[in-house]
Amino acid sequence: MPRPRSDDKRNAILAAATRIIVTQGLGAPTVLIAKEAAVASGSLFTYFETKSELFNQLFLELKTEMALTAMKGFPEGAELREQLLHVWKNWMNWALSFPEKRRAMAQLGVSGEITPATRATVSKAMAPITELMQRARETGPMRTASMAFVLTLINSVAEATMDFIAQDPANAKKHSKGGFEALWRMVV
Amino acid sequence: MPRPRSDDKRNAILAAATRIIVTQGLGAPTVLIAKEAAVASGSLFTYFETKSELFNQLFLELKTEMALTAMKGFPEGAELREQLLHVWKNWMNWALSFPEKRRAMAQLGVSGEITPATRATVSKAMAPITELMQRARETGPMRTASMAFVLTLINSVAEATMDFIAQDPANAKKHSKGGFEALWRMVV
Amino acid sequence: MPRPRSDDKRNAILAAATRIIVTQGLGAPTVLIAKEAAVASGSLFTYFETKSELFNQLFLELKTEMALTAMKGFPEGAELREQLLHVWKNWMNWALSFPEKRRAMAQLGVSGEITPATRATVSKAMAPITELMQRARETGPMRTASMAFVLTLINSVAEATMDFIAQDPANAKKHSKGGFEALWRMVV
Amino acid sequence: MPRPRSDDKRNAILAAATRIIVTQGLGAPTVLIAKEAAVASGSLFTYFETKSELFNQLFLELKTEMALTAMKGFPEGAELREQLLHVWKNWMNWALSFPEKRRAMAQLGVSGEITPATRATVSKAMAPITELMQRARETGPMRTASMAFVLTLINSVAEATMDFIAQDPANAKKHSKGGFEALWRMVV
DNA sequence: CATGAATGAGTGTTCATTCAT
DNA sequence: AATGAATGAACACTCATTCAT
Repeated sequence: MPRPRSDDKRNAILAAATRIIVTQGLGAPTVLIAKEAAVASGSLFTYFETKSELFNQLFLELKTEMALTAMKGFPEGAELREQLLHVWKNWMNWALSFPEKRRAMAQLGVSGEITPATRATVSKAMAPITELMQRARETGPMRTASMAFVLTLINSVAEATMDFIAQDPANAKKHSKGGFEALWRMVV
Repeated sequence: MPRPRSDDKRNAILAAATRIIVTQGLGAPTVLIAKEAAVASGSLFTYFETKSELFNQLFLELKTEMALTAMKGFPEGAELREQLLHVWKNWMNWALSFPEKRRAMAQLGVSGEITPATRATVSKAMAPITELMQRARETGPMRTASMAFVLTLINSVAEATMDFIAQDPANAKKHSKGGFEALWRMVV
Repeated sequence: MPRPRSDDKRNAILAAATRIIVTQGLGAPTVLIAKEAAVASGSLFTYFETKSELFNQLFLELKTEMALTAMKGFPEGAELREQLLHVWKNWMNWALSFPEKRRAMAQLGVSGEITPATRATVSKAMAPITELMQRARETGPMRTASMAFVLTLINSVAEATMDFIAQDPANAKKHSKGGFEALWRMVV
Repeated sequence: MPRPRSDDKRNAILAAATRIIVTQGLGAPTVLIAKEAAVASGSLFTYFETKSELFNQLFLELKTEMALTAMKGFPEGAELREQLLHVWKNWMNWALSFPEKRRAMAQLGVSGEITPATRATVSKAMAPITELMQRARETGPMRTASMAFVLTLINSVAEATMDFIAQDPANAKKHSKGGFEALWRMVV
């Protein structure tokens, strides 16, 4: 994978794709994405081999950003609940700050466009969070359930909360807290 | 007295659409759906005005079926937990019995093809279940959260559990129970 | 050509076609014509083998009616100018009374749907009028031109006048007279 | 610096459309027109947004060309009759030289595809000719008729003559002269 | 490398005609 | 004969991708 010349242009395309996906869905023509990025339609394909490739990269980028954001300022020595809450707050804050990214990510996640390879890479980026969740459930009521199932459940609660925040940002704080308590009761 | 419009044919198209959506996604050509239903390509459009209309009807049909199934044999006088468990079991059982319906429903739900009108009708079909959930949270820890938020959360746990059952049917019982307990802890 | 059972239904279809052609053009679906005629879509084809056949019959019917109307009350013994004027007035009157027929006829005439056979039959129906025109030009300035050419010219003036009357019926009388005088000067 | 949009290609499409319209009518598939123009089917739509737009542009192009041709070498100082005859000859010559253009133009003119906007633009292109006609009738027998009516009449005679020339080119000269004299008698 | 015109397979939908009832 | 559902070929237009400039 040779890096294409301009990272700026690459990022412009990714950002444009995010916006377009939110307003037009994944079926939006690549020309539209290119136009939104102020780039020639053909140029899109020098940065991403195919439309599908663009979507996979975007998904990876978004998930990675989300994971990094979640772990920012992680309180290493603190108690579990504080750690979990810290991550949760970062997470919800990101969803509140970048609702478009959140929505595009959700759409991409269920689209069937995302390859197993991409999902695997995403998993790696999520590793620190996964590990935290693992510690969280270790002694709780779900200690005998399969970890994959627990992660699915946790993820679904997080996504639901983020979706709700995205569509009712006025009560973001309240929903964030409610979601966290629900998660805590469920797992710990 | 021409050939009357046949419910059989309508159902064949809906069933075919379900199968095709699972294997090919919502972008699948209508000809394919028609062929799978053993019907001429044009006939699809005597039963559904547009592809989008077909998808909306299918979504409605699936959701309604799911809701009806969930309430089957509802123990009117029983305790809340038993009632909730009854619905939950029916629900998960349906997901286990008709994994394709479940998957198609999930895809349609996030597709942007479903109109607000359809969603409103679905809400009505879900009313008895909604009411039960309402009673469940009434005295629990989420009693002050907005009902819409609680429903979103409950729904997400249910969907996550169904998804998990669909992809690991061998442990369906275990996952079903795990999901229910998580839900119970979360809400009641 | 076996006569179909009901002449009423046949006429209803022809009348409906006239109306539909005016509002929707010749590309209008046969179902529409059938509906306008209050007849089942399939029935149209028991009265006319094909859509094209329907158009040919309609054209013939309209032209024949127009020709018959034009000759109604023809003053056998009168002078040429009076005879010509009589025909002309009948003609223009018909166009004024049935603008839809006139418009449909015009559309059909240029459509490429009308077969030479139909045109030949029309010619026969127009024979008395043609003959009159022939007498008219006999001693006039166009006596050496080919009759076909003269007929084309006359026809075009008549059609132009009818079109103009159809779109400005308020001045029908004036236009009719103007057209006739123009014709007279041209031919006689 | 990509391939620039080529006027050649645009013209090839217009010319192809002219030919196809004559042989297949306005219902001819766009693929056929594209093939005739030696262009990919999709390319047609980079030059003309819709089939209808193509037809409108073609009509405009043909009418404009016809009007320009008619005024070529106009004898400014000459007498009215000579001026009129000059225009008439140019006109008929054009019809004789490009019978396909003439036929396509006629079909388009009555098709219902041509928008009022296009007709208005055409009117402008015809202005010099219209003005000439205006001067012609000024003192003649039609001086009290509405100009629009006179124009319609003149036009119909011209079109009829062109049609006749197109289908009997051997006697083009004779028909041209005959048509002109008829016009002259009618108007001047 | 940037540009946007060129390409042509692919799609939803229409509609004349047929045919089961 | 009447009805209108069934059929499938046909068609305008789109769009991911390529490539001449």
